[in-house]
Formats: sequence, C-alpha cells, structure tokens
Amino acid sequence: MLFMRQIEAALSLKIKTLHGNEYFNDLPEDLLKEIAAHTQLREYQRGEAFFWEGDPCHGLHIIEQGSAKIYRLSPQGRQYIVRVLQEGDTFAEVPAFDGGTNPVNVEALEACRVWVIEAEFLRRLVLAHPQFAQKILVNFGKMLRNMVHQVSEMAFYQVTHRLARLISELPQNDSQGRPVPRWTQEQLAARLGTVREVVARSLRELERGGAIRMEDHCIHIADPSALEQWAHP
Amino acid sequence: MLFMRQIEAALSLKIKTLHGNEYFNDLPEDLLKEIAAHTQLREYQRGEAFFWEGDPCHGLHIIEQGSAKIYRLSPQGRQYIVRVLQEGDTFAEVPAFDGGTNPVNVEALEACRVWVIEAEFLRRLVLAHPQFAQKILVNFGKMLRNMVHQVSEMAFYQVTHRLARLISELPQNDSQGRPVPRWTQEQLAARLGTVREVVARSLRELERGGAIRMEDHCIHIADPSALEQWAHP
DNA sequence: TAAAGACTGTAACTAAAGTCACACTTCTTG
DNA sequence: CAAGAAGTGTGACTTTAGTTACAGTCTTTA
Repeated sequence: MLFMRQIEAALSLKIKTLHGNEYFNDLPEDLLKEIAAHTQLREYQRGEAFFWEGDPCHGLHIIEQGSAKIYRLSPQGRQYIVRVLQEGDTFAEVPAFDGGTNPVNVEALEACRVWVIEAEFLRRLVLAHPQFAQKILVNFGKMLRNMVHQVSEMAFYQVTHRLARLISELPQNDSQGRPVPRWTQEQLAARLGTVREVVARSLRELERGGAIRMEDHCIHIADPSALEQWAHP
Repeated sequence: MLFMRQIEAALSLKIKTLHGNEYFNDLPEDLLKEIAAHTQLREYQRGEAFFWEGDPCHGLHIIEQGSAKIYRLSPQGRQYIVRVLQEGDTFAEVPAFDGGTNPVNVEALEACRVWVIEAEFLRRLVLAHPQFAQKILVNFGKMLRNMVHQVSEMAFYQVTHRLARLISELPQNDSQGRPVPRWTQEQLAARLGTVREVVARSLRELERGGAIRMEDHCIHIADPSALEQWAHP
C-alpha cells in the first residue's frame, strides 16, 4: 500500500511557486505570504491516487514535479482519460471553487510533488480579489471550450482520425525541456475512448499510410502533412 | 431570408427579468438599473441563428421565451447538439467573460425572445462585484461537470443506453408547465452523436424490451425501471 | 386542396469498433 | 537472475454503428 506524504516546505519556496503560477503571478507580495500559509506540499508515488471521484475536495492543486492523469471509470471498468497533467498545470479548480465533491479521479503517472491550496481560503480570496476571480473565470472558459471540442470530436470522427490528432498534439518535452514519458497503447486508448487493440490497429494504419513510423515502440511523425490529412479529414 | 429583430422594452420589464435570474437576483436595485441600460431584447424566428461559431460575442444571453439548440457541425455536415436551451436558461457566458469568439452555433428551435447583456459591461461588473463573479464561477463549474459527464458517457456507453438516459431526462414541460415541443429523431441523433436511422433502431429496441411505448411518434415511458436498467447498465 | 417538404419505418448492406485468444517482448523486483 | 508483471502484435470473430434506398405519413402553405 502506498501513501501520500506531506512535505515541509520553506515559506520562500511557496512564494516563489505562487509567483510562477498564472493565477497568482500578479498579486501583491504580502497577499502571497498569506496564501502560502494555506498551502501544503504533498508527494505521491507512481500509480498513487490524489483523490477519487465523489471525495470532498482538499483544494486547488498545482503540479510542482511529475505528471498525472485525470480520468473517469465506467461500471465495466473502462477508463476514459479527460486530461493529462504536466509540471506547472493546475487542477481541481471546479470543486475548489464550487465547494462540491471531486467530479473525476486523479492519479500520478510518475512520482509527483504537488502544491495544495486550501479550498475554503480560496473561496474567500475570490470574494476579496475580483481580478483573481476573473483569471479563474477565463481559465474555466478555456476548459469549457476544450471540453466542447473533445465531445464533438468524439461524435464526429473515428478512432484513427482522433489518434492522428492526438499524436500530432503530443508534447515531446515538458516545460523544462526534459522528455515526457511515452504513452502506452492502453493510455492512448483510454484518452480516445476506445480499447488497446483498436489503437494498435489504427497505429498500423497510420504507419502503412506513411504518416508515422514506429521505432522500438515509440511513435515518430514521419510525414507531418500526411498526419494532418488524417487529423483534419 | 429571416432576420433577428430588436425590440423596445420598458426599463421596468428589464429589471423584473434581471430580478428573476439566478445571476442577478440579489444585486441592489440601482445596480440592476445600470445593467438594464446595457440590456437589449431580441426576437428570432424558428430556425434562425443567434450566432455562429467563430463570431465575436455580443454578450450574455437569457432566454425570455422559446427554446434553442447549442450545436457544432462536422466538416461532413453532421450536427452535434451540445445543449438544448429552455426559457430562463442563460448561454454564451464563456465568450462573454473571456472575450473570445463564440465556440458554438446557437439556433432557435421555436420563435424566441432573448435578452442580451453587453459583454464589455459584464466584464467590468465582474471586477466590481466579486459575489457576482462567484456565481458565474459556480455555474461554470456546473457546466464543466456536465461536459465531463457527457464526454465519458459517449466513451463508455452505446447508443441505446445513451438514448435511454436521454429519454428518462427529457423534460415534459417547461418552467411555466407548458409542454415542450417533442424531439425529432434527427434531433435525438444529433444530441447523441449518431444518425437518425440508428436512433430509430434503438427506439424499436427499447420498445421491444417494454421500456417505452411509441404513440403517434411520441415517446412514452412504459416501464420506468426497465428504462433505468437500460440507462444505467 | 394539391404539392412540397419534413419526418418516420424499415430492410439490406458495409464499415468500424469491440472481444477473445495467444505468442512474444520488455521491464521490474524479490 | 529468475519469475512475474506490464506491454505489444496480430488474427479471427462478433457486435454495433453508419450508409443507402425507398415507401409511407403527416404538416405546411402556395
């Protein structure tokens, strides 16, 4: 059994992190100090759950190090990955601000360090600092646009097209330029809302068409314009 | 060719409407008066577009009368209905608050009267009145939860199950208790992300199973628990 | 009220997605 | 380093979804 670990962190480190975050980067120094007092650093192992769907929400999360997946499970045990989180990404905004339970599961893909800012405190912050509220609002808008895109893509396109689009959008490196871990076929399938075998089939189809090339199980884009043809039919 | 019509509306009517809306119902009277000055009433015919995807946003919309659909179109011309709007519903919050273009198309299903509140003015309002911002935030959260649900339902369940769920959630009457217009098979299909013929097939399947009964093309729930079985497999 | 348009029902067929089975190849990790 | 776990490749098969086609019905509306 694995357990999340709470880490001691210096005030200065907390403030530095907040400074680097899109939500907090232009708030006054003394306010950051106050926020820092409601911020904790946590550590998770690969495969460990941050929280489960239906859990009460701990707070707003910011990934300091590592990566994670946001996903839902069907009653039959199938997984759908809503989003993959990289360093610097924030998540759990929705329950943090509406006070409801977590709508999704989140699990570490690699060992992770994560900042958690108390939800209750943030809701007070929103009421005191409207320009902060506005940033959250804009980000919620971005997420909603994204979701509308995701759901209509699922409705319109078949697996090979969605796979082509996913491949062409996969980041090769994280924000510090280090390579990100490659996706397994199982993960690609869960991201696309299908099963592993179908992804394998679609990969072969893209390879036969010359759009990609597999090299010891890594996907390389062989012909970007051919891939684009697949992605935008 | 049809054209949207701008309607003169008394200040008192505008204020009465704002009072009845979840976003504005607890703002002070003199502020409502100011908002009303930035609010217009518009009228649309059945089938007329409110706006198109990619258009700049006019403002926050509130349906005074009628119903409408929010949808996206595939390059092949397939339609996916993101949401159906009834009286009292608000929409276009996302572009109104993030200042971007409309992410979706909206079209009147019946003749509509719609209030439009200037986007530019609302963005100033958010900065001046944090409790207003918070309401928007909570509503954005509700929409995001909804979208996560929609996309994972699409990934997990097949058409007949999604159809069963849709049928069991279809409102029979609007907020004033008047019957809402029934959905065509084409519309059901667009809502579910499939095509008309498949919906027809699935309807027959649900009928053979005794969950529903068709009576001159209207869907009646014959056995609620059987329908639940289909909806939550 | 006749014609056009929108909607429904259904069958036959094709294509895409999902399931099952199993061999093979890495990676952990005791 | 050996054993197990996790991941991959692939073929055969079943099921579900999408396409095509066309007849019949109901509603507008000229």
